[in-house]
Amino acid sequence: MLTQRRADILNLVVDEYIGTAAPVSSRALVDRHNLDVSTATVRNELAALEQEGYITHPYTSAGRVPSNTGYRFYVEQLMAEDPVGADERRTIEHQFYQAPPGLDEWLELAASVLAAAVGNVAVVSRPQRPVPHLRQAQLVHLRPGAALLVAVLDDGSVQERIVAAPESEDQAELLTRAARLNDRLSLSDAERIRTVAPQFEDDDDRRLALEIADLVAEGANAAQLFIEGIRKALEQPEFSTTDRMLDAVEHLEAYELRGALRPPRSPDPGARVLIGDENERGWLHDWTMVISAFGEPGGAVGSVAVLGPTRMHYGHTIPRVRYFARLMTELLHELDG
Amino acid sequence: MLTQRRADILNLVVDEYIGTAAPVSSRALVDRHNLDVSTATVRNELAALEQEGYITHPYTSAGRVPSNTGYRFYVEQLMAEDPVGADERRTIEHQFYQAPPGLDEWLELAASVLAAAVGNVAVVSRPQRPVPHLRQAQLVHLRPGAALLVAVLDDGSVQERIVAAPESEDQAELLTRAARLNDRLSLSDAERIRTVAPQFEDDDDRRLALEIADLVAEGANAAQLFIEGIRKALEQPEFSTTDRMLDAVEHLEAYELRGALRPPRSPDPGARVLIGDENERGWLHDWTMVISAFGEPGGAVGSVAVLGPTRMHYGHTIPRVRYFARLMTELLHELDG
DNA sequence: TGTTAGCACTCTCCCCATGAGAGTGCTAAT
DNA sequence: ATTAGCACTCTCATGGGGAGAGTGCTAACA
Repeated sequence: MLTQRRADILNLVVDEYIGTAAPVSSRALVDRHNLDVSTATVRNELAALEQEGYITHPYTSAGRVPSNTGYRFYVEQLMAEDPVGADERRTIEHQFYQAPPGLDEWLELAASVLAAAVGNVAVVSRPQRPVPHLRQAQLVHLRPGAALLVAVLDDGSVQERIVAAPESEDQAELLTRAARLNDRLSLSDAERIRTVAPQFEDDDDRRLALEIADLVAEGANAAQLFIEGIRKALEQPEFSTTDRMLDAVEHLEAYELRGALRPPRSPDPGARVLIGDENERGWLHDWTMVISAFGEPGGAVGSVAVLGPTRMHYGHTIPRVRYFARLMTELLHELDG
Repeated sequence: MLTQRRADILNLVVDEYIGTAAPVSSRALVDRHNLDVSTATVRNELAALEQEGYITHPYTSAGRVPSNTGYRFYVEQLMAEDPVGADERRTIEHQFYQAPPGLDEWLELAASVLAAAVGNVAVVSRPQRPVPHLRQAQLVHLRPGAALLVAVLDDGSVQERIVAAPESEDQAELLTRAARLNDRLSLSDAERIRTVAPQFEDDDDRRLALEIADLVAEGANAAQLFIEGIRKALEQPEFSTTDRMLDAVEHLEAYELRGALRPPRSPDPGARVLIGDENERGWLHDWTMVISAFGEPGGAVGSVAVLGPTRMHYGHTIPRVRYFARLMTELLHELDG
């Protein structure tokens, strides 16, 4: 366990490093926070903290830099949170009530406002149910023999696909067919649809039911992501060389992020913080991810996350991620009436 | 007008510069293309070409670099095209028949294969009609008083929105209502819908018709874009400093590119080449855009484009953009039966 | 025993001089 | 018109200092 003074000093080191991105010296600590001990004493404490693994040295005579262990301790024990003030809240919420209402619009706005608030990459995922069910299917006549199959799922997402349809049927007949399918399949998940489909008498109904099952299953995989703030994040000194920047650009794409976000089962009152290699993905080892979930427990659930270098304004970021998750839950509620 | 020899030399300068990204010296030209004149003669010709504005000098004693005028002349008169060979064609087309069929899948695949083929950013837009018409609308019951309105347009795109619905109506009643709306509105464009809506007797029908008109109008604006190859493009020496890279990253987003692509009226057998400031957008002044359109004349039309530094393998890129546009036209045809 | 002053030592980083090399432009000869 | 020759220019890589920042250690001190 750390002595009080050591903890205090660690706190200052992390704060200072987060602010300046430069290794922190004993002098800087004493001067800028008018400690009533000498730099030599601070140096002794720093050596001890290094011994215990909370900070490191880039080289012999540079200042100290927090290690991942240091950040972890900081986040759990030391950090002073910078809560979202009433004014800030008002400004943000105002933007949502100004914006055209609609889930996608709000999700995108959330990503963009959050990114601006924390100066890092913000990612918001469209809420999904772990196992989506069909709400309604529709067949739109395209030409003889082909139709557009549109499936609306119970998390509000819409999936579509062009399918073969009986040559002879016109739109009216397709409507009847769709009605018949809806009667039997509505509110089922993909698995159930696949089970009941073989029992249908009509060949085409059977085939279409399986297509519908595919669409429902697809709905479970590809959560739409809204990603904002890449530019701002890349301006940070961590990405000052082109190869680091290239690496970042390569990974900050929906395809990669979807894997890193992995949908939580239920909304989360807090925010998880994954520092450096606490994250499984290799490319995130220099990153920190702050992530929280929103939505109805047992209903559709989405994620709000911030990605940035491990040197991140934790005290600022964490409350904001939490706040946005809560805000999105409320907005979702509002959409659901 | 350029003498033959000058044109030849300009051709070599551009080829060389495209290949090496380094200013081209008289020596390099003579040695690597065994010209039967001396470097001094070449230097005289280079001076003349510079005089006429086709090439420049970064500084007194560096080699020559093509100007935008030089590139333009090269593209129009000099460039040797590197046609898409039968093998390459086969390999590419194979990938499309391997992939799960579907417009979006194919568009994405096209962007990604094209990007790989030219080593630059490829952008493919989802085809749209200049003025989309409603094919069919659907109302999906969400809860008393609210429904999801889904509109399928005649370019195959699907737009959705949550709307207010009469409190008392269940799904069956909404179906009747949707059928009634479809009877009257199907195959109309947004403007026509807005004209006929006020004549409806039923209040809710009137309101919903206007919502449908909105959806149809939205369909005309936001063409979905598939963007690939950013990472590869950024590896080029043009982006070797972080600020250039940042600028590029900032602009290579769907929002910005949509503006730059501006949908063409009809498909285009060739490919337009916009070099540097031939493009209106300021941020594209160091870029070249090769763009072609695909789809049915009078039908839905999309774009295939490649974006890269003005120093681009024109002879390689242009035929490939043309080829992909043609290929997408064919695939679209296939989807349409 | 904890704290502090003092100092040697280490490592980085910036600056600058330097020289090689690449390439041009010009002149005079062919 | 072409070419050889050469002076001149500009870049770029290299390496040597030197300043500066900061530590670690030792010895003195409260």
